[in-house]
Amino acid sequence: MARPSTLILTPGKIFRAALERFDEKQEFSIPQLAKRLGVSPSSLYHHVKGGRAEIIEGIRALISQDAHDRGDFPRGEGSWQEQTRHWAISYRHAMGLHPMVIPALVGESVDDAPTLEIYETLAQILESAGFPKGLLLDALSLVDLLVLGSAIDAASPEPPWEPSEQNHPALWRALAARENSHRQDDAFALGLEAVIAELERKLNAPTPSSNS
Amino acid sequence: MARPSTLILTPGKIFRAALERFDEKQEFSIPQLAKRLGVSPSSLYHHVKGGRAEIIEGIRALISQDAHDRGDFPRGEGSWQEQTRHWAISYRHAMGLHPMVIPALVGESVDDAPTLEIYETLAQILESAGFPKGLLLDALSLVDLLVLGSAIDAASPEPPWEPSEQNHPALWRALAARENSHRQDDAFALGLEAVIAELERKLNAPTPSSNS
DNA sequence: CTTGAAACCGAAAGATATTCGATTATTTGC
DNA sequence: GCAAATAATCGAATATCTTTCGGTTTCAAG
Repeated sequence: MARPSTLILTPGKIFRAALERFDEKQEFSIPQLAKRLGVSPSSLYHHVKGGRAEIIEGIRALISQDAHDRGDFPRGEGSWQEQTRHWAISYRHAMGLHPMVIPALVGESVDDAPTLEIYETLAQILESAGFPKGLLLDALSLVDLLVLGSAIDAASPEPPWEPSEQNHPALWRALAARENSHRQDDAFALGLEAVIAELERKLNAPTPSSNS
Repeated sequence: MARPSTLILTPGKIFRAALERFDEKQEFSIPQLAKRLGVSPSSLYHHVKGGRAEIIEGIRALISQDAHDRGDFPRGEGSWQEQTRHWAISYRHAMGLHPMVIPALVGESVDDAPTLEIYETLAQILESAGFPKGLLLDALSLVDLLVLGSAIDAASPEPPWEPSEQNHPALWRALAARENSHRQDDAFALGLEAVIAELERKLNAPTPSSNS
């Protein structure tokens, strides 16, 4: 086959299929993606010149775009605390829809527009709240870190630790007391309240001097 | 060559070399590990039957073991707040010594003894502090999540976002105000205080009822 | 109608993880 | 001290994967 009459591929279709494959098979390779699209592996490189890396990047953008389309991240009307809480919950939810993708995203810097838009929203929330220059990026990083950490927690097997009763009794008891429950969600919720309360404290502190 | 007179490989040497290769080249493959060890790739499978996955697991154990050998995680004498703080700082430090390994560890459950020992220590600290059954695992998960999130943050390129000044002005300002500084460390420190303060609050709350 | 660009394919190069049988060195048991 | 089992290495082979390149056909523009 050569150039077909009705074209098959677009970058969007490739990213979407890659995301679906990740969700279903929890892994991702070019040949298997090509098979799903009914296409030869080499064809993908005509639409996605950056190869595998660009596809991963595209998946991240797609997840962020889907969150926007779903109506998440509306620059709301409440207090900065409520907005920040809503932001964190929305972002974590968006990641949680595709848990197996998260390990592939780790360690790559963000420069796709939809995801940057999400962080821009948080930056605006915190800026409007009056966070001083020296604190703003720390606060943003902290909220981000919380979401990423809990998203990775959610992408891990449950439970993430496999202690033996004899060698690690305290850890074993902690797990036994809480089986089949919402450990991941509750830890995130706890962390979110912790972070917001601490930011509140810093914002209202008499000396919000930047550290370092 | 067949069986040599002086043996070359042990699991320990393999794990150590794998960790060193990760630190230096920021990536890891069996053939390149074999080359570093002066050995054929297939030889590794006689000592590490689980292949690549077991090597990764071994690296995690090695990082935890090194932390122990360094004298971190001494079940200290201070308040649970001080001990928890110390624990988190030690664990993050241990991970921070090998940032490029972290993405490879993500999403795998922990069942090597040295790492479980580290979590056992935290479980004991929180148990001694009097955290009720329903809260203990949440608290432990939260501290873990904070460390993991900030370790991944530290393993990411700096800065982790690449906004443009026109399209993402607030994010851009936040980054510009804080260039060449200790963003990662400060965000972690902030988060650690946030978490400890929140745990303190929960522990002293009149109704520490377990949720769900 | 000619020319050129675009979209697909197949083949091939170079890497990867893993398995297996063959070879040789040590160790164990008698 | 010798035979048999075990152990550690290798090379070859399989089945992947990512990526590049040249060839072929379709469409569009002049």
